Amino acid sequence: MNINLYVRILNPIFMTTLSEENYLKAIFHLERKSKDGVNTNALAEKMETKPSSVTDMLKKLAEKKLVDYKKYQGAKLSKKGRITAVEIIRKHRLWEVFLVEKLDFAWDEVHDIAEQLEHVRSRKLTAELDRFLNYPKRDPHGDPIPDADGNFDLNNRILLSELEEGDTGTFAGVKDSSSEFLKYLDKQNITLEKEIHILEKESFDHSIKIKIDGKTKHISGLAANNLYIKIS
Amino acid sequence: MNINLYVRILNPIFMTTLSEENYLKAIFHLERKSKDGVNTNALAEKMETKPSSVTDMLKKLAEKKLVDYKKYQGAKLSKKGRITAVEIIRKHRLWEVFLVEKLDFAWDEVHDIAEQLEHVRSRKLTAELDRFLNYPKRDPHGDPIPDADGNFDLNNRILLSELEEGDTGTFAGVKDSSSEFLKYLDKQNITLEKEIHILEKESFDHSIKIKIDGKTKHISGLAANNLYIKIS
DNA sequence: ACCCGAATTTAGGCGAAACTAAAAATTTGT
DNA sequence: ACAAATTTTTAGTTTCGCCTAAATTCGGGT
Repeated sequence: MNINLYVRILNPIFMTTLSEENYLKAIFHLERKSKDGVNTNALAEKMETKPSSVTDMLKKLAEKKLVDYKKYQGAKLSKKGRITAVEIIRKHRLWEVFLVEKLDFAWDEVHDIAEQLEHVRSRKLTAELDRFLNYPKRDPHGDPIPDADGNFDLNNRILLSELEEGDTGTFAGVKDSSSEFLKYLDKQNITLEKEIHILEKESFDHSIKIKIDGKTKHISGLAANNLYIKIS
Repeated sequence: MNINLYVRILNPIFMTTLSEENYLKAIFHLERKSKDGVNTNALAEKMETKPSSVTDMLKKLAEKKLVDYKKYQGAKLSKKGRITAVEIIRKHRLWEVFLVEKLDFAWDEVHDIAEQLEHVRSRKLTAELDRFLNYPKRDPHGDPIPDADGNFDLNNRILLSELEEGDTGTFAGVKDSSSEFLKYLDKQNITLEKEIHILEKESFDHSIKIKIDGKTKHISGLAANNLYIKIS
C-alpha cells in the first residue's frame, strides 16, 4: 500500500495513519503496566522498531494531540488518543469474536487477522458487526470488549498465581495470548468459564495443583501467572 | 502503520503493497475495455493520480513481474499479476456479500468498506468467509465472484440498451455501481432477478419502455446503458 | 516527410516512517 | 557527588509513492 495515498484519501476528516494507530494501541497496553509515562525503549520493543523511530513518532503524535509527551519523560495518551486507542481495541476484539464464532477459527489463529481488520474505518461497520455478534462482552481470550462509548467491563479478574489454597473460580482469560500458550491450554482442556479449585500451592516453584473437570492438574508457576480467574 | 514496517512484516513470503494491489485491480478492470495495453493516462485517471506517478508504479510492477510493460506501449497484467488482481476482486466481492447479507448494509453503501477489507491478507479468512456465505456466485451488484482458483462465472449478460423490442430477461447487474445510480434503481424498485420485457425502443433518445412487475416504466438511454440483463 | 499536439517519461523533490551512528540527558552505583 | 552506564534524542539516510516541470516520443494531418 501506499501510505500517502491512504492518508490522502482517508485523512480529510481527521485521520490517523495505520502506524499511528498501532503506536496508540501499544501505548495503551503499556500504560497499565508503567504507572507514569510509557518509556521509549519499551515502546520500541513492543513495536519491534528502534528507539529513535519511536521518538520521531511520539513527536508526531504529540503534535496531533494524541499523546502528552515531553522529552525524556515518556508518553501518555491524551483523552483524544485514548478514545482512538479504545476504538481500535474494540474493533480488534469484535473481529476476533467474529472469526471464532462465525468463521470457526481457533482462538490461537485470530490475532494476526484481527490486527489487520482493526484498522478498517467505518463506524457503521463496527456498530453492525457488534449487533450481528449480539453485543459480546468478551473476546475469545476473555478480554473485555469496549462498547460504542468506549466503556469496558470492569476487569474483575485475578491471576491464578495470586489465589490462595481453597479458593474457587472460573477460568476467565489469559494474560499472554501467544499461540503456544493457547495451544497448551487446549491440550490441557482448559477452556473459558470452566470451574477451577485451588488445591495446593507449591512455594518452591510457584506451581499450583488445581481441580478442573473433577480431575487434578498441575499448573506451572509460569502458566499460573498467565491465567485469569474470576472468583465466584 | 508504517508502510515499511508493513512491508517488512508481510513481505518475506511474496508480497504486494496496498498501492500495488490497487493498481493491479485498476489495470484488470481497464484491460477489458482497451484491447491492448492499458494506457498511462487512463490508469492515472482511474487511480486519481498523475501520469508520472503511474509510470513510476508501472516500472515497479514490471520489475516484480506483475505486469508486462514497455515504454510508451501501455501495460498488461502478467499471469502472476492477473492472479493477484483476481484474488483481490474475489475478496472485495465476498466482503460486499457479507456486508449486505449479514450486516444489512444497502447495496450502495458497501463499496468503500469492501475496498478496505479486500486487502486483508489471509487465505484461510477468504476461504472461511466464502464458506460462511455459502459460496456466492454474484456480489450484490450482480458481478461474478471468482472462486478460489480464480475462475469466474461466464459473463452471460448483455446491456439493456443492446436488447431488441420484444426481448425478455431478468435484471442481472449494473455496469456503473455509483451510489446515485443504485439509489435510483431502488426508487424505481428495480432489484436483481426481476423479470423485464422490452416493449419499445425510442431511437431518438435511446430511451426504452419496459414492463416490470406488471407495470410499464421508461428507462433513459443512459440508465439502459448501465443495466445488465440476463436473457431468459 | 515533417510538424504539431497529445501522451508519456525523466528529473528532481517532498512527506512518512523506518534506519544507523553519534550526541545529549538522565539515572545509577559507589 | 560524580563518573559510568543507560536511556533518549538528534542528525543524516533510505524507500515508497506521490508531485511538478521539463524533456521525449508517438501519431495524425497536410
